[in-house]
Amino acid sequence: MLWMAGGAAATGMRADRGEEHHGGGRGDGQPRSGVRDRVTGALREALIIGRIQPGRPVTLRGLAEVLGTSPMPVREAIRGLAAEKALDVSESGRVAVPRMSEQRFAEILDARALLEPRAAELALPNITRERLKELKRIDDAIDASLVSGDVEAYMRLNHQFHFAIYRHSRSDVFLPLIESVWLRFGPFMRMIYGRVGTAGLVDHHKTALAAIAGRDPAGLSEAIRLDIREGMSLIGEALRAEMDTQAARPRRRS
Amino acid sequence: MLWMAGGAAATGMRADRGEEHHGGGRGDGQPRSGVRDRVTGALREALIIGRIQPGRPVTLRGLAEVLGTSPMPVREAIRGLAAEKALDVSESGRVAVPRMSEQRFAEILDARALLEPRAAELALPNITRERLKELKRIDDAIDASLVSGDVEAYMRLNHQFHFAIYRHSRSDVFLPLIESVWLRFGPFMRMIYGRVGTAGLVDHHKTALAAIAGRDPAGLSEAIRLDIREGMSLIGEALRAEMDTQAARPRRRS
DNA sequence: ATCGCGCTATTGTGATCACAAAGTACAGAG
DNA sequence: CTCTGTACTTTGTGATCACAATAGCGCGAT
Repeated sequence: MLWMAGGAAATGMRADRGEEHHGGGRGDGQPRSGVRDRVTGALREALIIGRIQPGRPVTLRGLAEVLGTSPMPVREAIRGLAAEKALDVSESGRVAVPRMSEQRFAEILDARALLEPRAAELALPNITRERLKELKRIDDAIDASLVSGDVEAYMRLNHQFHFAIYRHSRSDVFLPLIESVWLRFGPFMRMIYGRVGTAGLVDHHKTALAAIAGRDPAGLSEAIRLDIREGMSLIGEALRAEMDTQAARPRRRS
Repeated sequence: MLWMAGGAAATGMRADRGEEHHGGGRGDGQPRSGVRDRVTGALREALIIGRIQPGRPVTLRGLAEVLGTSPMPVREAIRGLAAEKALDVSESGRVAVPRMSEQRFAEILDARALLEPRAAELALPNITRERLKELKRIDDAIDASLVSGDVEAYMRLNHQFHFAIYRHSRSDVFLPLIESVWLRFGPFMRMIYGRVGTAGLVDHHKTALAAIAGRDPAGLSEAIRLDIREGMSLIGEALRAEMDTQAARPRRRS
């Protein structure tokens, strides 16, 4: 199938299910439950890292085979992601990774700029010195990924950095909303970075870290906001050209 | 089953499926596809109107029977709503309408106050004089529901009013986010209003309408923000008392 | 009367099947 | 070579089944 660039090994996906006949009979030593969650998790990560390209179809049986299950858990996982608009269901029912439009991208960044600074503010009181150290570790790893040009690592680490902050808001309202938005722009961002490279990329993580250390809510909020806007301005120029390319080329199969 | 107060007739739900044997064979004159969407729609409305009480379990087979289908479409519908956090899945897998906590409620209103004013601003340029008239109609109906004390009608009309505005933002980013939040506080709001009544309720719809007529983005934005905060302050006092009640009483069955 | 234990009914889960609709490829005609 | 119509393949959908886990209930002992 090969619908993801990194292959199955990178995500821990494996298709070693050995001909179950029917019913819930197991066979291997895998835990009984959690198949759907495993599928959902794999898809969410693939989307956030941007491992799947926009427009790429996601089929029930295809994914099921890659992950070594029946189409059933995949159906529920896909339905869940589709409800979050992380997957696009065409009128005929076919499922695919959503394509990006200029308007949609602008609105996504708009929503991010509204939600994420607030989440960071809520999180600030809960970020211990210990946690701050981990944030610094992640940010160092980001710098490393930027010099080495490893786009996939950058995507993963950047996500880790932001959510390592937001997570401490302990908000089951803001976190799902923000995650939903990240799921939607992951594949697009990855495509852009893959084209223009991450060389000229400037983030405001250092400013954010300083604000956290100084217990400065407004400063942290502003750093996050700038970080979001920055990502946009870098992409700005490549966006319109990308749109054209995306529209022109019908699609290429695996 | 009777898991919703209004009964099946109010939502157009009916259980008249006549013993299909197996496979996709139809039989009646119903449209082939869309069963899942019908289930999802029914559930979404029930949640937004608040017809289902927080904590009330939502079972696969139960809902399936009420809606006259197999458990399968219900599974997907529930999985979708669960992904939006509109339904709560316990660790054992049981599904129920989420209960509210004080913190969660505050965060929901916080998120609303961030997202909805922006959506209204985006919508403003697209609201024609024709559309404004319809908004006035809805607002009049709201006033009527307030004097008659019809809580369910108020819930439905208030939702209609807000989304009649936001819809014109034509944003497939903001609309889903806002809808997700409404799904979460619908059942709770309904419960509160059912207890304290809608008599002392003050909204800022008139101000919003005036701002729309005057093409005043900042005014509209502020009116929406006030409308949201207002709903909170009214509930504020009843909230803590409600929390206790909710925690004390284990649950009552149908 | 209250607490504890075991049984039973309920409920979600994963698998499989049959079917229809849509997409794709292929072959033949112009 | 291009266009078109047909046959085949792919894909989602709804239904049903077997099973395990769990929640709820009643029965019995103290």
